[in-house]
Amino acid sequence: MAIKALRGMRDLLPPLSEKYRTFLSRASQLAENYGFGYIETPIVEESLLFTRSVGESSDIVGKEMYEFVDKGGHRVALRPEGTAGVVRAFIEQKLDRQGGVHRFFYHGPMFRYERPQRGRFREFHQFGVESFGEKSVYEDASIILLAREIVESFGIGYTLKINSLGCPRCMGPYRQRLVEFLSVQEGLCPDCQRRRLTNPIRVLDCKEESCQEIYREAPKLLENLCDQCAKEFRELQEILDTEGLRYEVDPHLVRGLDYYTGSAFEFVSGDLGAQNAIVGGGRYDNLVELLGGRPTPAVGFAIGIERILELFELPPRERRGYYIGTLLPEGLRPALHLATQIRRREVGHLEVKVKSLRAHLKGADKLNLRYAVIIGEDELRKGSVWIKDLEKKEEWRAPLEKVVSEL
RNA sequence: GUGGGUGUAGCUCAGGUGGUUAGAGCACCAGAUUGUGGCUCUGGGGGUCGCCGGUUCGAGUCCGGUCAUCCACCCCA
Repeated sequence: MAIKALRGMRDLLPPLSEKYRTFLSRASQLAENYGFGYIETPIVEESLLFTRSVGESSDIVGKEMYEFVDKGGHRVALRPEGTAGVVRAFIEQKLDRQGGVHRFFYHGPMFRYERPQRGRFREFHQFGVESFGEKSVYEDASIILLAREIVESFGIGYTLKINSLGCPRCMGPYRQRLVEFLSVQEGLCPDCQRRRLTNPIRVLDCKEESCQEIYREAPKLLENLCDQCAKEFRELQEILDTEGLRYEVDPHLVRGLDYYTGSAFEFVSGDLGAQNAIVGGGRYDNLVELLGGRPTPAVGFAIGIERILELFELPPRERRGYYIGTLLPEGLRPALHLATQIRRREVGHLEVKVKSLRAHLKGADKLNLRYAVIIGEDELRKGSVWIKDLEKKEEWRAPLEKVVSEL
């Protein structure tokens, strides 16, 4: 039995790899326009980093981490998400003490040991941004606008959902009230009975009709925000309004990771099946402190690259480059020499099999190359080549040395 | 972790009720009067029928197991 890639892990090769790189370069460019600098952090980190930041209770840490003990006896894990590592680096580089605003973008593989399905893999890739040190809700808005810019630049349709998760001042008491409410309810579905203990906020998201019936009476987070949080959430909406960004306030939008506070948002697509989130993000003002840094407000998002790649097509590639071939064995040396020179500046496909002109043209056409440069008997004798523009259907002859100089 | 669907050529798939050398389309390679591409035509290469076991004179086809994959739940990017 041949060795295959592990379950939920895929190879990336053309033509998909081309799409992948196109996405990355455009997203990176936009992030740079917004003042973000590229950061790379290790794929493997101490397990503790993720259990602390993502949260013990989350599925990601509870059962989805690729975790092992390395040869030095350290408990390490493949990163299940990108934020924790960036925050760790931010603190380790003492940027929290330096003050000011620091903005980073990153991309790379993430790992979660889950059952694969459409849009969900064990190794997947994210493009993310993180902004540190800016408390203003205008930063939240800027980040949402950056995500919008990226998504729209590929012509992708989406729905933006936003919510506020409040701050410790309002979330703590709210959670308390919700737990009290839940503790006296009868007839919750098994899932909700479990969530009631592990992650009470999540019950509001339950798809069971009977549960939703019950939750109609439950205390609402948005009605329990403190004045500050309520004001900021209102302001965020006003900013999005002025920027012409349509959104839905979704009180059930609860980001899955424990570290979120304040505004939360998600871009979802209707064309992806069950895993429909393409961008997820929000504010996490407590995380830096939680991981041992100076208290620093922060906000960011992550884009699921595999998911977003499903939602757009690249325009067809235009014809370009040179095909170099020969009709007789003696032509191979000059053909190789010519190809080598062309390749310094342009795409040059050298066909090393001697074949008929017809076959060469077929090959050049199939490879979507613009010019066929052929060395036949006459050309070999005269030190020239025969060139055909496959697009304009024009053909001519040129001295060997002039081909390159006229590129 | 739970449920359902699917595993036959590189890809998409045909192969009633078991029965000779397992097929098609696409892709690939070669050719269609001598040095002219996309269309068309002809030919060619390529298959442990996922794997293991069972039933049977005989299994791609029936049964069991196993693995893989897809979709959904859960959760999330």
